[in-house]
Amino acid sequence: MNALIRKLEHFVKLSPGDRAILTRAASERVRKFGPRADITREGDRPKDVHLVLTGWACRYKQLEDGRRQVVSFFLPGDMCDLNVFILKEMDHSIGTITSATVADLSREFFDEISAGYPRIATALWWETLVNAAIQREWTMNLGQRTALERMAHLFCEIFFRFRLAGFAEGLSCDFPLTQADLADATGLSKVHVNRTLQELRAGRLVILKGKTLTVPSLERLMDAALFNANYLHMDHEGRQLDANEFPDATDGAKARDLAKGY
Amino acid sequence: MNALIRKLEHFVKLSPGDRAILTRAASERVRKFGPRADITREGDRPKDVHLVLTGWACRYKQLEDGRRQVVSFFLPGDMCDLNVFILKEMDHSIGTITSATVADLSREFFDEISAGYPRIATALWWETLVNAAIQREWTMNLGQRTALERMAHLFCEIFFRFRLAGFAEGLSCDFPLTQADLADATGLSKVHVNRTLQELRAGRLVILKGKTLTVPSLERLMDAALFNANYLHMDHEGRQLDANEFPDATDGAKARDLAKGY
DNA sequence: ACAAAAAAATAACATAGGTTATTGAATAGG
DNA sequence: CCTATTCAATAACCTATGTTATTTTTTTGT
Repeated sequence: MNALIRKLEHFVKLSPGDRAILTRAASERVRKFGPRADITREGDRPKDVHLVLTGWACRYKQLEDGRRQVVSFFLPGDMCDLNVFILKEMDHSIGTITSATVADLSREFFDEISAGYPRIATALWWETLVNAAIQREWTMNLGQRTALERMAHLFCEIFFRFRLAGFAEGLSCDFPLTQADLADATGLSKVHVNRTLQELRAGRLVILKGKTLTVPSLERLMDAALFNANYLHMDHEGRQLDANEFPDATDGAKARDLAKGY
Repeated sequence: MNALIRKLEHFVKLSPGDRAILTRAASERVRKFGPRADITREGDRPKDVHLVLTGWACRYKQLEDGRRQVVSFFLPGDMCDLNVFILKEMDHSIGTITSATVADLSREFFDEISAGYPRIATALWWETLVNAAIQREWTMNLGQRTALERMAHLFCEIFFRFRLAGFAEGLSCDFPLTQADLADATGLSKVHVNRTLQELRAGRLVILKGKTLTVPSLERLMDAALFNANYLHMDHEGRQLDANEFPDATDGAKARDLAKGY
């Protein structure tokens, strides 16, 4: 059930205790939102870290004149910036796409993690670094890729991230974004998103029907997008900590070292 | 002298001991680079955190076919992602613009910080969050702003960041970027950068001569850019920790709490 | 099951920004 | 100090993407 755990385990093997505290945190202070609802708004004082449990959400920014840019998507298991609470004001808004459930994680939860759950702390750092890498890739996407490449790239990214969190059965995944959402995320106009989508469909690169995305050949889509998955840092080889090595968070000097923070 | 210290002190008041360890770290393992030299390349294993002491550098990504996007600039006092060492491979390159000196900071240095220098740890978290915010703003910049707004925005950002690090005397600051660099950073062609620059000059929004940027009226430039500085989180009011409150890093339960990590 | 609303598709036309090529002005290096 | 490069400027032309408007299809709420 817990997409966050599944995702983090791609980087670090978690112990039963690790999983328990994550499960607990994801079940306290859960809120439900309808579709197209704001979770926080630019200018608000950040109070909690938001973890998306179900549904899709996004970060977005708006200019005074209304131009809107989606700067990232939150899929189940994704959370907003660690430590946001140290900032005075949000510089962007977070809103739902579909109806969604969100767990609010307190500062205290993170204190607890960094004091006694080194594997989780490491995994959260990994998540932070991956999110930064994704944001950089979006910069590249908007700055250099053509409309077709850009959309293909977004489809690839979502498909990969979905798989990482354990969704995306086979060639298909849930895909509730409207063409207007795609426009806001790719910096294209709605009309051009529509045109480009038709081009992608004509090339059998994606099948987008109902609210489902099907990718007949991920390889061909990746080629069309000039997609290189390295920025998602999904490497299993990279597992730095192993539950067998430190069976318990409270055990051994090495674990304590790792708990020190970062 | 130390731009990093000056920058961090905009968020947290550092103690003499804090300043000392930062100064020490910035003087060990210093490397010099010529202009247009790579500090790390995509695919390399990250080993250290790089702190730019003098000169300008940038992060960039490249597509197979050579299209290049600068995804961020490093000014003196800027450093690359904390904790990069937990990743297996760099997903981008870092290269100099001008000749530059760079200090390499080890994993051990950060362990030391998070164990005994809570104010620095907090300030580095602030820096991490600001960098994430900057990257989001670049996404917005490329996705929604016109060429003129985009360039004006970049000038504003650099001007603000320069001031924060204690450079930028009055209305001017050092500005070694070529039009080709600006093109790579804004996702525009060199020719259009040139055109747009002339438009900015005609409107007396910037004076760019030699390697110096002069902003006759920051207010007017900000208007032209639809620039809102909130994403830089420069608020003094936001200072969370004060050196007077915790004169020594090793002192008191409160400091220890804060040292826990995040 | 139906009406109302939202989303997607299509069309005609407009433009911001890209491309290629050439020339002129600064720098830098020997 | 002179030459070789790099950088900036200008020009003519081109195209990817934006705009506005309308129609068709799908979804949603009752």
